[in-house]
Amino acid sequence: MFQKVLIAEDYSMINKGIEKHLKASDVPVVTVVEYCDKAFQEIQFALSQNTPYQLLITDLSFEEGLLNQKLTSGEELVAAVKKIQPELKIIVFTMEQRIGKIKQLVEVLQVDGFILKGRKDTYQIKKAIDAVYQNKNYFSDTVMRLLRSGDTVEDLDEEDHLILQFLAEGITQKEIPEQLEKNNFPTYQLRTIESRISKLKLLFDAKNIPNLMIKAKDDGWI
Amino acid sequence: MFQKVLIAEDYSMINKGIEKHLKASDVPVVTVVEYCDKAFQEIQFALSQNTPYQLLITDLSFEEGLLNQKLTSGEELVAAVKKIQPELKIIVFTMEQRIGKIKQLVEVLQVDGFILKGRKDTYQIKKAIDAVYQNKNYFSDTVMRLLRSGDTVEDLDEEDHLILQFLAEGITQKEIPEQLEKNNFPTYQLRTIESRISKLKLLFDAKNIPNLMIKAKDDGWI
DNA sequence: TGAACCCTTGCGGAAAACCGCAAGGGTTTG
DNA sequence: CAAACCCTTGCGGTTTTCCGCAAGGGTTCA
Repeated sequence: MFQKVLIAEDYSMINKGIEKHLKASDVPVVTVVEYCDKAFQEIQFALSQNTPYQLLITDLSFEEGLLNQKLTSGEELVAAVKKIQPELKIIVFTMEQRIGKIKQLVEVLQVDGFILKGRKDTYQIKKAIDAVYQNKNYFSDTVMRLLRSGDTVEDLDEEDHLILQFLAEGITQKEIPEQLEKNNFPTYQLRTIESRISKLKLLFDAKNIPNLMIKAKDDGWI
Repeated sequence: MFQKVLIAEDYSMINKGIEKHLKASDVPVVTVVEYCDKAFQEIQFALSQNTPYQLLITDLSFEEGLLNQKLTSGEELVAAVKKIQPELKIIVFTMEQRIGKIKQLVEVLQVDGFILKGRKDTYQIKKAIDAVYQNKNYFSDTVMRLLRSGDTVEDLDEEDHLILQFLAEGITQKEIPEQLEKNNFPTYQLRTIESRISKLKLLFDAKNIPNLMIKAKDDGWI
């Protein structure tokens, strides 16, 4: 079994549960951190001491706590960790039901396991740890279903993503070109923004912008 | 200390955590259920056997599992339970950050404790149980803040609520009068809908409808 | 009862969103 | 290389949203 595991999870009721579970599975070193930055530092430090972690179990969303956090979400943590220790096994354990994020994590960041918090999560986390220890992947049924069904909303580039967020903040289409420029993007004209929003509506199957906001938010883009 | 406690919580990692906590506090009877209906039945049964529960710790939102559930949310469970056993102590333990629901539960349904899942929840649940056992209330800081700050979004009547939902579905302002009529509401004119939406924007401090959608959804109205 | 208040509604005009058409430029692919 | 394709953009016009002003009706309260 794994010898050294790191848990990044800010809900103490949950991280206590996982911790207990791992200890019961005879994992000698289980560390719990409640912030992404701490998780990264911990992994980095262990690596520098030649006592690297073998498994990271992380949530996706963390509540804001300390100021000046560099990493604020599990996605960022995973991306950062992959750079310094690519072979580290990673299991995501979250309540996100957001198709976009799940797809990105599984396909781009190549996490080894992905389970959703729920009725059977204690059982599933056990299965996931066992599978990952044997160099296999483990994705819970719900995750598999979301991955398969989520073939629609795919190719949002950063501009699209920002446009959604600007709209969510109450910025009008007309103001979006300047806002994009402020964020170091090329200068787009209003008509282009209109076209992009049109496409976003098609992509999300939304009737108008208010409807688009709801659907994009449901899928975790906002 | 309490002798008999019921936990209604469908996330097994969390309910295991609370259960363990209560056992450690020498509560002899701790029952865990994962569905609202089961919680209600359990309370009803215990009452009929003259061995009533003394404390209910419940989540607000439950994932759908079994079909034909009568009660599907913690709010409904609390309301139903209050009717058959008004003196039962109730602590809500949830991740809802929705002002509307918190206010309703605290002020209308008069729950005894309310804490949000988070970094300090194991500590807070202990405090809450102790306080409630001494016939006091316990509301976590965040809840208190939400209660105080939530003095704005108050008087949404059913029309307002429906208008928000119609907009979220992509129905235009112009179509709303007929939609309201279909739902057995009085016939409003377009100008009235406009006025109401204007007020909603003021209430939620939203710049326009897309922005309103996001804020209303964040607060649980959509 | 009358002043104050709020909700509804109409009118009219400004602003924003929406969208078809088509041209120009860049990339892909056979 | 040329056809096919996609993205960007302008133009022009329609639809929808937004909002100030003001009138009418209902309720509350001193």
